[in-house]
Amino acid sequence: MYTYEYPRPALTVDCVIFGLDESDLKVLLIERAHEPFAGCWAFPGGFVDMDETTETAAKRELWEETGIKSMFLEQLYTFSGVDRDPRGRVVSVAYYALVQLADYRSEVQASSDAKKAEWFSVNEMPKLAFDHAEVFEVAINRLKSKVRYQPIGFELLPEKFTLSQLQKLYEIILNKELDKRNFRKKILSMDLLVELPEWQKGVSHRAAKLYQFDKVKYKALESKGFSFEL
Amino acid sequence: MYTYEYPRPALTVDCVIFGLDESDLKVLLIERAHEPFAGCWAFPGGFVDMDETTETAAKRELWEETGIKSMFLEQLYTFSGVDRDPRGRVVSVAYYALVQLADYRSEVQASSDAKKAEWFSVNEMPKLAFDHAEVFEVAINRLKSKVRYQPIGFELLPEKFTLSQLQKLYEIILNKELDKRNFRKKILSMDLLVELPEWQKGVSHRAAKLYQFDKVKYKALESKGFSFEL
DNA sequence: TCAAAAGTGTTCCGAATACACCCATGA
DNA sequence: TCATGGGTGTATTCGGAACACTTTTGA
Repeated sequence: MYTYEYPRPALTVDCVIFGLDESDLKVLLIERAHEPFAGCWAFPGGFVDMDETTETAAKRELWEETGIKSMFLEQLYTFSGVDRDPRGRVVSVAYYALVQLADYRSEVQASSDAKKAEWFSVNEMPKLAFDHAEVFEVAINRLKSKVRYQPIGFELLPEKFTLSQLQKLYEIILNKELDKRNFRKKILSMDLLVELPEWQKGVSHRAAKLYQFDKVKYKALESKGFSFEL
Repeated sequence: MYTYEYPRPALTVDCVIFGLDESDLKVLLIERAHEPFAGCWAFPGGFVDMDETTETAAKRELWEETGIKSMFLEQLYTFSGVDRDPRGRVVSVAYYALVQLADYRSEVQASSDAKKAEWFSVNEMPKLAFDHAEVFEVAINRLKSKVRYQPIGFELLPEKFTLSQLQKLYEIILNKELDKRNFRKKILSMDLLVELPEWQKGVSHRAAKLYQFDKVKYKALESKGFSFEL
């Protein structure tokens, strides 16, 4: 037991994990095994230990609950509504993560305890536990705005990708069609993509060239005042 | 005394309060009266009560420590470094606020206990307590980027202002000179400023026309997809 | 009458947009 | 040979940037 002079809220983290499908932006949800909200879907998360930062806690929870190890992870917002958890005062620091769906699609189901993990399209979300509907709103808005002025979209794609995949990514996230020629002109003019001597395989049409995002070059340009914008 | 089955970090809020001078962006600091960091400067802040959100706590602390009542207030980031407070594990939710300096300039000194409050230019910051130097970095960067694509600059000006004041504001925050004619063209073309039938007073040169920001119109345009950008 | 800031238009350049056809591949 | 997506260039439009002089006011 731990005793304090003044009452303290419990501190948790929650993670909104985004992944990209051929045609959909998805998030990973956990079906809650216990009350409160048993049977409801929620974002993976849990309590913050005394010897870890909230970021470390978020990474740990992600690993424990979904088997996902390394990914783009960024603090989203801290939710502190007094009644957000029926068990008592719980303040939650929310994070959002971007992963390459293909890497985790099958693996995710297999992890830890009896809880079920499942990817849901952001357009077909089930009813969420706690204040997670609000968390989701903040997360999806953050992603939509951030993807336009920071090259984080690449985190959702495999390391080697085609320009069409990249364009599709933006079309899905921004929910808006883009012109193929203009898109290519723009993205290539930034000089952040490395053209690989490799081609797409196993498609029944002309194979597309593969590209890679040059993170090092981006960091260099960024520190010189360059700003990514799409 | 309050006891829990598992240990819990203490939860605090800290506030970075920005105000605008004739020629400088300033922040309000409190001189710490007690250890740790006695005599050091720090952002105003304090513990979160069990019946208040972190936002409510931030507003309360602001009121208690500085006499500032209503202002623009937005969550900044949550700092959870394990050793950020030598007294033990303390997680802090930081907020930043924008106020009209003129309203508080004299008043601020007068408030609450023995601690001294003082406005510092963001270019001449003293050594800060805890991890507040890091908090400050995040705050100033947030302000600089947010001021460009959201009309929050107005929160730093009196309700009625001249276009030159507004331009000066952007020049100070963005740290970059702007062209007078282009600035006016741009800002007026957004149709968010109301031209008042009033003029600047007590200046020894041609008096400037006064304008007011039309928040209602902005909200309307924003929901129609308009985005402020400077 | 001087100093100090207010106010005002036009030209130029670069970036964003709109737009349509041929190419390569596997089935 | 057909269906499918890959890959490419130009003309037009719009917004951003550069730029200098006259006006008003109080000291």
